[in-house]
Amino acid sequence: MKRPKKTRNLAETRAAILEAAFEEIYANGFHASSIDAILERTELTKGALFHQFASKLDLGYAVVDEVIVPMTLERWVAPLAAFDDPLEGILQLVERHIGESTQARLGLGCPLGNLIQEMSNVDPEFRRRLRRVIEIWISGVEEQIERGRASGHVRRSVNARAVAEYVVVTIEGVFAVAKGLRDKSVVPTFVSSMRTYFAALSA
Amino acid sequence: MKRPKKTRNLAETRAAILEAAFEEIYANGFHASSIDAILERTELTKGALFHQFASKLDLGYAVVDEVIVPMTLERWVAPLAAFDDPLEGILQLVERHIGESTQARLGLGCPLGNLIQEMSNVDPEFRRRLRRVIEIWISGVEEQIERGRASGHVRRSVNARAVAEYVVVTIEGVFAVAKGLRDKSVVPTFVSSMRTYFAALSA
DNA sequence: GGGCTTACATACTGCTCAGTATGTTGCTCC
DNA sequence: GGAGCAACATACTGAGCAGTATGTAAGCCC
Repeated sequence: MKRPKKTRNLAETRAAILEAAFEEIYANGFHASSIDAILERTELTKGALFHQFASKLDLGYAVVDEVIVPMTLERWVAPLAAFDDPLEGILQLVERHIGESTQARLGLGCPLGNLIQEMSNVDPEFRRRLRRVIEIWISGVEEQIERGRASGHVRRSVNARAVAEYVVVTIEGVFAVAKGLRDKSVVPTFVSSMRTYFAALSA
Repeated sequence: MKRPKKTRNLAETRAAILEAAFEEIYANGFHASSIDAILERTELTKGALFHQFASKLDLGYAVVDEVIVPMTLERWVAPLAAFDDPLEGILQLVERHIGESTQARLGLGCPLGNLIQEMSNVDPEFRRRLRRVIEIWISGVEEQIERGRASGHVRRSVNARAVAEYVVVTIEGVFAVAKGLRDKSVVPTFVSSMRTYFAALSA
């Protein structure tokens, strides 16, 4: 019999549940993640979870908004600001976040991509929020490429939005295929092909 | 009370179940596809299904081997033989199978990609078979690009295997993103970017 | 044409899991 | 310091679903 928490803290509890839910969902998908399994990753029980989240779906929405959005920005957008040439930055991020990832983690795929595949057609609200994440990601990359155009690293003739879309598309693709093949060997050749494409965009 | 079939035919029954299972799984994913829902698409019952397939997983394996493999070859590999320039063929297939697809169908994503996302980490045997499909697809594209090299449409310096991997990766990516955005508008810009990349490979 | 096997149909079981009803304890505020 | 509410804990319920046990009819063989 689990003893009630000595110290109560709504925000901390919420964060703990979100963290556990993200890990569980990332590993197993939304449907296969039972509430009980999520709670086993914490020191909490159903009372705590349903006190904060109206339903399992509601928890899922919160994972998208409060975990996946900031994670996406932190991993794939914010670091680009440090590069003079954003295209070079994108290549390095792919190498860092995919190429240097462990086989095990790579086998889990992309947290965003996984949820899109699983939930996009199941629940319209889920789709809305996932769509929003992609938009945020694409827009973030677009801004950086626009900056590269301004600074002269990227050709004036390129359409920043189109390139940003292509970048996100291909990153999701390499996540998906690497997950299916369970083999990182596609990553270096992928980076090399991406470099070929970027060369055609560089000033 | 459903009457037993007047005429029995093991092969036809198997084909009917596989067809129904594919459609259901394509639309809802493997886990969300209940046996009952699959059977509702047919005139059959559980007796017929479990007579042919030992388990739901076994049915899933058969869908991969007997539906998805031939479909992938028929849609993405075989038509390339009709093009003098395989790279041009690939672009046209993307336009045909994705660009000209209905919003509804596009929202369903790629049958192969969907299963990879959902099942790759759940069941090793599923992963083995899905991995095999990707390999078949990549090899098929590789062969065609190799042909393009021989016929002088593709630069001698290109690595056919690497390009084939990149092509499959990006096609899976555009399926995934289009599914998430539920918007075909990414397809034309994607094709355009792909054309830019291919231009760097053409002799 | 009768018997036997196989291709099905049907009713049932047991489990998993989201959600709920209800209980209990820490915290705050006066 | 105790009343009241919020933050949890726990036991239970009902639905959905894979799989099974068993029944029944069609088709082949002799």
